[in-house]
Amino acid sequence: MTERTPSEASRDIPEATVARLPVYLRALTGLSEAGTATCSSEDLATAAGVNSAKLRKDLSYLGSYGTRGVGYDVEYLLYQIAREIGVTQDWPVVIVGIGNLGHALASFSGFRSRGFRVVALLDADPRRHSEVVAGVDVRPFSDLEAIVHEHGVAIGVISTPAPAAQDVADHMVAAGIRSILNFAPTVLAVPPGVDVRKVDLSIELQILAYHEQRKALGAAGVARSAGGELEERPA
Amino acid sequence: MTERTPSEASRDIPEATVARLPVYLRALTGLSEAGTATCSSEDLATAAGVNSAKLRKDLSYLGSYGTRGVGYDVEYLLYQIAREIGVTQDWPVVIVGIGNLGHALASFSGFRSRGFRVVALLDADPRRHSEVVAGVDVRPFSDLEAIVHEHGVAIGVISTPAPAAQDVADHMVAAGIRSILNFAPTVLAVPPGVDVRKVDLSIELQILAYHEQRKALGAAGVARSAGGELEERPA
DNA sequence: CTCGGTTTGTTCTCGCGTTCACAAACTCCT
DNA sequence: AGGAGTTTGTGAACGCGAGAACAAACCGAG
Repeated sequence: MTERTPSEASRDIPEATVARLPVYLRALTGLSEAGTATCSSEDLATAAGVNSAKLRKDLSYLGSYGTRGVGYDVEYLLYQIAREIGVTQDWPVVIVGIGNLGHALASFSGFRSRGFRVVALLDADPRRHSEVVAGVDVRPFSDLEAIVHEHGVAIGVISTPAPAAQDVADHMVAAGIRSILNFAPTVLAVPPGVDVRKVDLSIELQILAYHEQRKALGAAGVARSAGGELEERPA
Repeated sequence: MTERTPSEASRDIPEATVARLPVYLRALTGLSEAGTATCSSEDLATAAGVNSAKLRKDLSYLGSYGTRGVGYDVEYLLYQIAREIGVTQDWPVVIVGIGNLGHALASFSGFRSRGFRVVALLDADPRRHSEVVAGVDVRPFSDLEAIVHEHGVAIGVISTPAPAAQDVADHMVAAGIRSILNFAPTVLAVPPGVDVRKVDLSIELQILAYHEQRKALGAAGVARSAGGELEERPA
């Protein structure tokens, strides 16, 4: 890694590292609120639930923000990671689909505290347009483009039912949104240059169910294979 | 892979493949509802949003359920994947923390349609105990162990605020739950043998923000670096 | 100033996952 | 029956990420 200014050195950070930076950010926030001034990579790693070597390697992609023999200054590292991710600036966000999940997302305090500002809630159903959720009133979906241009929205959240998601995504892209967080259980087709991240609640549960099933089969199967594997013949 | 019965061949499926099986399952459900009888790996791959080679390799871990020159029988493959994941059986689930997100999760239809049955909603706040959400009434958190034993609950969902999550997880583990889906923004410490999957809404947004920031910097930075990189001196 | 203790940053190796490419196997048409 | 066309299943190459191990650098005591 050649010597560069921080903003230029941040060119190619591995995707796996990017996914962990928010975790480090949250762990550092916890340490900061606990009054910790400095911490070692071991401390931060356990707080973030990762290996310390991995943590150090991740941080090395951002630059050399630690001091050997001492550790990391919590506030300094906090700011550097926040700046790297981009949460030091303000991100206007629109949420489309104000059902149960949309309500929860709109009221979620974790967004606002991280630099994300919900500027509009949109829904196609006119019966919802009278509602006010978390201080923001629900507006018709057709207002999307005007709102995006007015507030410079770059990130859109889709929490509609699955059948409507692709249409919503198309309108978002047409309005200029290039980053979409999709909660609808559908694969979205978007043009290149547009990022889509998908959060699927039932998929997570299914992965757990798979492992749970294996645990149950394993408990029953160990007894079987203890005899079955050592002696190849079925008696 | 030596020849075995399907239930024994399913011993070591890569984790990355397990995470995609639910996606294939959903894509197949869509094809089935559309009346498709058979599909090629290419069809299914595009429906699932992955590479067709990856899809075939993933399916090969389960067994040879396709026919060369023809493709896959949709219903047959649907059942095989469902059985492999374990969604053919019934999974009783408890949800702890009935705030905004807990409400959304309790009403989420995607759970019930995939074999997950919400048997109880728990909350520590007595003011919520009068509520009834999605046909299930909210009960005190202290009922956890009794409910787990009564219904044979193996999977728990945590949607409490962050400070309460570790305590809830401890009680879940003590009650015998071995799989936890955690929506609270905290790293949970659990004994070995217990699986935890974490869903963090603000982390997903932060990852989008990082890429969004890079897009913006790239648009501005290309102009800068076109001059700045060729001439090393700062003027 | 020097030396021991501590912690970071980095190099190296290993394993996993992805992708390409192709042989095997099936269908359909002649 | 045989051959052309199609599609699966898998072997092999490749790239990325995880983890161990170590040199470089910093602090503090004497």
